[in-house]
Amino acid sequence: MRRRKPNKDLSDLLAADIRAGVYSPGSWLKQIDLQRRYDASRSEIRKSLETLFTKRIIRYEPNRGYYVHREDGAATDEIRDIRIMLETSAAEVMVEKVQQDQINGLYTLAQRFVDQIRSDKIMEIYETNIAFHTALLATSGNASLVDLISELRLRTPPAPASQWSSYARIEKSGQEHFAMVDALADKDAARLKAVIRAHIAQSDN
Amino acid sequence: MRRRKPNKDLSDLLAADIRAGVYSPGSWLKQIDLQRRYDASRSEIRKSLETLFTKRIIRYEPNRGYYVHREDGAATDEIRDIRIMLETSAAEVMVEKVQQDQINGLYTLAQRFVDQIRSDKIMEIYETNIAFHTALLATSGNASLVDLISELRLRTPPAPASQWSSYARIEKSGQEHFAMVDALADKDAARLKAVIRAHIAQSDN
DNA sequence: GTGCTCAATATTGGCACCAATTCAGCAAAT
DNA sequence: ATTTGCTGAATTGGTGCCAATATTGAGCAC
Repeated sequence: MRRRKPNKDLSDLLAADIRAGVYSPGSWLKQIDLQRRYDASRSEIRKSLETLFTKRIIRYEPNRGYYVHREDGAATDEIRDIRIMLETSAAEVMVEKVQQDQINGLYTLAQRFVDQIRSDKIMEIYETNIAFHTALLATSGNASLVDLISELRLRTPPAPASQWSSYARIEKSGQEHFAMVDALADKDAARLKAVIRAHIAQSDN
Repeated sequence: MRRRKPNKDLSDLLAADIRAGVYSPGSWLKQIDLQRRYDASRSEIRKSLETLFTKRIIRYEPNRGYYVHREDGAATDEIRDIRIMLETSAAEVMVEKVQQDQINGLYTLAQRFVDQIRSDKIMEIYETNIAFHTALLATSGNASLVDLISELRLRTPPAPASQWSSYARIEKSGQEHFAMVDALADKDAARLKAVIRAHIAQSDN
């Protein structure tokens, strides 16, 4: 039985486990099992399941329970298109509002990402990637946007870092990160948009 | 005590009541009161409250409960900007994918809206407005996008139809609806974007 | 009157149990 | 062999109760 850190929200933990593939797609999330696994109360479990259902990370059928979403290609594409719309639109705001210290921070994160590629700590690479994209979006000054994209990212198929397509693709991602920061520093919205679109369309990140 | 239709989801009903101003901003949503008012079980209430919290329609403090969100001007502006990003981006897809029968349907809805302006059934006008915008977005072919915007609309301050700014503004909205359909029929993405941006920026809809 | 302590009160959150529902397996009938 | 119907098991969802927590108000010292 895994003990859970008191501060960490249970629904986040559950979402991370789903994303990590602990529960196979289509399998039922039985409340009793979860209760034991996370050492949580029944109400906590019910609450977390309802949260994840509202966030569309899992599905629900009355009197049957919650189960892990079977990947739906069409919906995944739609979410990806939405992210492209949002992040390319945000690019215009970003070039206007970005501050020099934010650009410096982004360079740092982009560099950390490429530095980590050689190590095979996939989870760390994944997290640095997220951190980069979050910091990039934050330069738009729209906190709600940052939150929204984070949620959308979780709706995406549960098979992220664990099976990143290829080493070459990760390298390319690293380069694209730098390309984004460069375009941002040059305040070249069109170029930034183009890079972001291509980057998300690959949909590894 | 209000009885609830079995088919209607309780959280939607609650959200509608919050939006309609049944609960004043900042007031606590006491579980016992809700239980009585909606003739629901305690678990149903807890579930719905958690749903609305996840959707950011209400707030929550542990051991204190859920309460109606006090309007936050900054966040409202951010959501509005996000909607502008999404709906103007979608405009490009819309002009590509729209079908003739959808254009006809949009004209019908736009006409219904202006027809209803004279009647003072504000709730119906509000619903027609929503129906129009939903149908407009649907022409993008992205169902997830339609859902997402619906959710974003609910996050917006709880004071919508009940106090629509002015009669003149509603008339203007009606005209803008037609302008949108015209631009869409002409497949003029730039014009469509401009109208949508102006329309949402007024943020009455 | 002001500030402090402490008890009374109200509300949420957790728990154990029970009812309701669904499902799998199996047997009987066609 | 397929269908139908039944029964038992597993699971969710509802209920009542109680503990934990927060709020309120009264009493009291100063």
